[in-house]
Amino acid sequence: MTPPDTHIDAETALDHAPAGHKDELRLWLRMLSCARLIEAEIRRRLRAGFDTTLPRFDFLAQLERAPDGLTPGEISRRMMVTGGNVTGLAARLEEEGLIERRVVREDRRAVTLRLTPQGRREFARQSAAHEQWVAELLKGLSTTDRTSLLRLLDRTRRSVRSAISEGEA
Amino acid sequence: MTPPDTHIDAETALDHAPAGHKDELRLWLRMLSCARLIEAEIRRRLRAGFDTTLPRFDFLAQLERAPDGLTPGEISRRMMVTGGNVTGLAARLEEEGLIERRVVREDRRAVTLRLTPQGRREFARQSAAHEQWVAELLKGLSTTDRTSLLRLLDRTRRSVRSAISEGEA
DNA sequence: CCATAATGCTTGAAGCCTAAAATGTTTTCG
DNA sequence: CGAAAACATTTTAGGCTTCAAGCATTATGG
Repeated sequence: MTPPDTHIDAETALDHAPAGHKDELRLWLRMLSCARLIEAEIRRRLRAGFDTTLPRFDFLAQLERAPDGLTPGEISRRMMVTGGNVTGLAARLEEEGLIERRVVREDRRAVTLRLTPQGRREFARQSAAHEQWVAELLKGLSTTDRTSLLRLLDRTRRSVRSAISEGEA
Repeated sequence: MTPPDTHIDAETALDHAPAGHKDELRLWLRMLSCARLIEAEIRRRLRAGFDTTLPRFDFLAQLERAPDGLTPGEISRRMMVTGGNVTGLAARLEEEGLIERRVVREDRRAVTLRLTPQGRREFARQSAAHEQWVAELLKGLSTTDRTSLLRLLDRTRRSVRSAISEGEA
């Protein structure tokens, strides 16, 4: 089956709160549907245009920014995914010749992963297209809108982080 | 391995644009990191508190809103996932006794899925907690912030939708 | 009528993701 | 020194997700 094309609005679809803190829920559901919409479109285009996936793309992006390579653990932290996940992704990307692994002299537990020249070329193509796509999808927002949104999302993130760390304490 | 707790900011981590439409990219990366942060926390709590997952929760939420039940195809459209996905989720939820399937008299291809009494009880518990969690995570935002954010996200969604439908045309 | 298309759902293969256990290595400290 | 703790990575088992192919049923049009 292909992804459904008769979209019922995801916010409406997911809405299921009877009463109470309804405003916050509404906000969260809207943010979620918005992010999922963009993310799904980018995944679609990555697949159609480059036969790749978002996790692979993000993985390469990490390595692009680190010319000396990164350890799996470091990538795991930066991508906010588990270590086992990185192992699998790295295996496939290595298989495809986009990254290479190198043993670390001073710590035999660790390895570093880095882009191959082919991986670097490939990522450059993907990255350029990706940037275009995002610009295209968000072109309906004014400069003011973008600035406000950026600031509000920052506040949101801070709110969430502080709520999480309070809970842990 | 447990999820990484030393978070490097996801926006910083994913940022990889050299130049050009950098503003839009920055905005998208921030929205993504924000949504993922919240979503990850909710998944964590659903697992810890109810030993369930977000897809399961969303699935039950759909059925809660439809007392007469829904067909897999309808759920697939509402959840914006593929049909095969629904089949698997439904199988597990039925196995757990939270939903039941019923053949449709007038169309023998179709089935309807509906909550069992147990499923309804269970979802009620989960839903109440979920609403609390979201309120807690977003409590750092003022009423004004929430209103603005809601409006800006709506504009964003419209921008994305129109960009997507233009591309299809 | 009946062949064909469309529809509703399931299956299978492959990738993504997590939690937990296992393996090998380095560090700590008594 | 040597045992125990900490660390880096991989493995394993299981759930989530997609795409593509397949099966059964219903609708359509010559």
